[in-house]
Amino acid sequence: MRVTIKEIAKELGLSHSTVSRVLNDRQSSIVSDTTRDRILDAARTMGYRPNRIAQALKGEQTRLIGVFMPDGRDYFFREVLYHLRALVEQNGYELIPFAASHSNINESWLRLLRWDLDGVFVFDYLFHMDGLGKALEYHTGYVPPMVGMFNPNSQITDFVALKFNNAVNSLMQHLVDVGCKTIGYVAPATSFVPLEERYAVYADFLEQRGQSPFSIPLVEGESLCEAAKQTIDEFLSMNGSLPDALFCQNDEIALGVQSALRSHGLAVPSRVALAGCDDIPYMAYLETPLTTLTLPVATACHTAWKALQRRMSLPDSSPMQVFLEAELTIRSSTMRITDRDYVSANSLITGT
Amino acid sequence: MRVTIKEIAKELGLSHSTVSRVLNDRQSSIVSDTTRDRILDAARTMGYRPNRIAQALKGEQTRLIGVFMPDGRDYFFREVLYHLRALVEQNGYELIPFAASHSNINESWLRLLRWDLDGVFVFDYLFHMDGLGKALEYHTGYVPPMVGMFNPNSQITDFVALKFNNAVNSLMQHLVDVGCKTIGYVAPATSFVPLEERYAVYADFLEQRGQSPFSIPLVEGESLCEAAKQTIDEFLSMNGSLPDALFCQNDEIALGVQSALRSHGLAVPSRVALAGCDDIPYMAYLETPLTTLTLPVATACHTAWKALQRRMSLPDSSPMQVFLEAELTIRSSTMRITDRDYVSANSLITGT
DNA sequence: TTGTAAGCGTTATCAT
DNA sequence: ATGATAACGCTTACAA
Repeated sequence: MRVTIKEIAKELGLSHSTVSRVLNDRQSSIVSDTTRDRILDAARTMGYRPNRIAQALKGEQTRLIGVFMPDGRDYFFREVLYHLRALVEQNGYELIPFAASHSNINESWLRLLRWDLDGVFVFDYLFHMDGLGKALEYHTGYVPPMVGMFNPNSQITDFVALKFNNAVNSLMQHLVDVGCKTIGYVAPATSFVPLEERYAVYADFLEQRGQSPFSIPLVEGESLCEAAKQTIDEFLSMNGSLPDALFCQNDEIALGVQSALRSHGLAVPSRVALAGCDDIPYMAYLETPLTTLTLPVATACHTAWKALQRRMSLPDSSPMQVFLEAELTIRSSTMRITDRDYVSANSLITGT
Repeated sequence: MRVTIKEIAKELGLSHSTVSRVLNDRQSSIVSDTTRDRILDAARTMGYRPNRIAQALKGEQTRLIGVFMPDGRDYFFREVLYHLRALVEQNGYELIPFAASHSNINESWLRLLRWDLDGVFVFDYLFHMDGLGKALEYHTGYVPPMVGMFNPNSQITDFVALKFNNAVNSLMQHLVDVGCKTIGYVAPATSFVPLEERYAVYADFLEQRGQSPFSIPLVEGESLCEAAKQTIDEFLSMNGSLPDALFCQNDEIALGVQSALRSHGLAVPSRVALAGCDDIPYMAYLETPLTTLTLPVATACHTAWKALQRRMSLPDSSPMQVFLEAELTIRSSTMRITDRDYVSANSLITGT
């Protein structure tokens, strides 16, 4: 089996507390140099490694951080997971992802709570789903240190939220500038709500110009790309007249839309200008590189980790609420006139 | 703080062992119905939830499964992680990813060992890296149940490996069939080794036809796409004559290559046929959909989990070594002649 | 400078 | 049918 401090102690004829003292260097200063060396030596040769579980049970730290997130496979989720894990690992913690869907959100949260995590990153979008709100209320006894991610409207004290206001307005203005008359919004049906900031800003922009939102809800599909493709297919086969610009809620949707447009002979950007969101790196390498909203994912994760660490060490510190701006990244998929024309025609050009 | 079985016991004037009996339903049969009901009631109203850490310390299970994997952001890694997490969660375990790079592989492994994991998925590609082999040798005292993933040549008893033999040979034959004379291989410099099966099969195929491998090593870059793009750029600027087919070690590389070719006016597939590997779903939606090798990732993960469960419950069971075949998926990027011509000209067409 | 002992929240083996 | 008690591996206050 596994070497414990007791075995080391027995081996050396010492008590296990002395061994413990040396091995985690807490009160190691008061141990004699010779004893320390003997212990360190023995630990090495015997292959000792501390039992994290026992340390966690005893101490007040488990060194375990959770992520409570939707169970989708979107690029965005995976990217966030990547960054959070890296950050957490660098600081001697481990990251455990807990995936939740509409049907199991409550159980998932309870499962998470059982692990006495030191802290939790919460995709607070999940709080808008039935159940979790109640679960949280119910477990008022104790909530772990949490930081909400990506939305401001949350029940969580600390959060790092993404702001789309400027970026979406810039995008809309850009689309108007390049001559688009009608601008549609492609997203899952559940997203046409004010709570979804991208849609809200989009709708506002149009209304201020006396236009109405043109919402194209996604049909069900096995992937976002596929769903988007089928959505456009169906739309066109029903003889709907397609807007001359489509703002898609993310790049995956945009990719599917682009594919559908192509198969119908509708050129991007000349017939339909196309924009996405998330800036999946692949999208810069498309034949028609995609205009998109670039999200400060790495920064958001860094900030969230800072906030969480702060909350863990100073439970009563003041709320830390950070807003990070998305940025417009203009590429060919919305470039209906040449770069030069565009620049000369518009004084305020945004993005890169 | 948190409700414990002791508190429930005190509340009800019972002993904590009775509470434990009922709560985990082990010897619950011998408890009187009334007591059971009282306990269950109290547990509910007091918001009791079992402490996984304490259970782990006491019992022989931690209900924690690790993944030991490279710390890259490749699509493939993320996809595997997604599947493994889902499987593990469904069975009441949690998955902890441990990322390792060349420089920290030993520490990472030690960190992993500290958690007394019930089992570990190991990307055994990591075993070819310096250090881990030694680390394993060193910690002979105890190795957790492990299953190696994706390579057969490993020090691990159980593994699920991907076989590329058939798929790569089919691809090569396909490329020849559509008239390609020279077929290059684009990959990181470290991959031009027999250990890398794709390359080995590729090289073999060529040698059997009296040709030599045409290796194009990737330059350094911030992402595989970007590296691939720059590699081709540099290659062409040095006036190298590009093969009329390029087999890229994965789809991300192929995407970057495709982008570079485009900017140099080299059409795909008519001037250069292009193939990747991994079947990243996005690649089917490109303007020139990518021919690729489709990997049975989901099946591999399922099988690996089965193998791991078996090893966990029956430590002395016989080795379980599974090989899964990659499949050729032909799309436009290698279709230099029409589908019809191709089908009529070749009796043995593989893939979908 | 080192040892003794209590306790973290469980589970499980004894008694009763 | 229920309770007392030991044990998992560790940390730490207190005793020597």
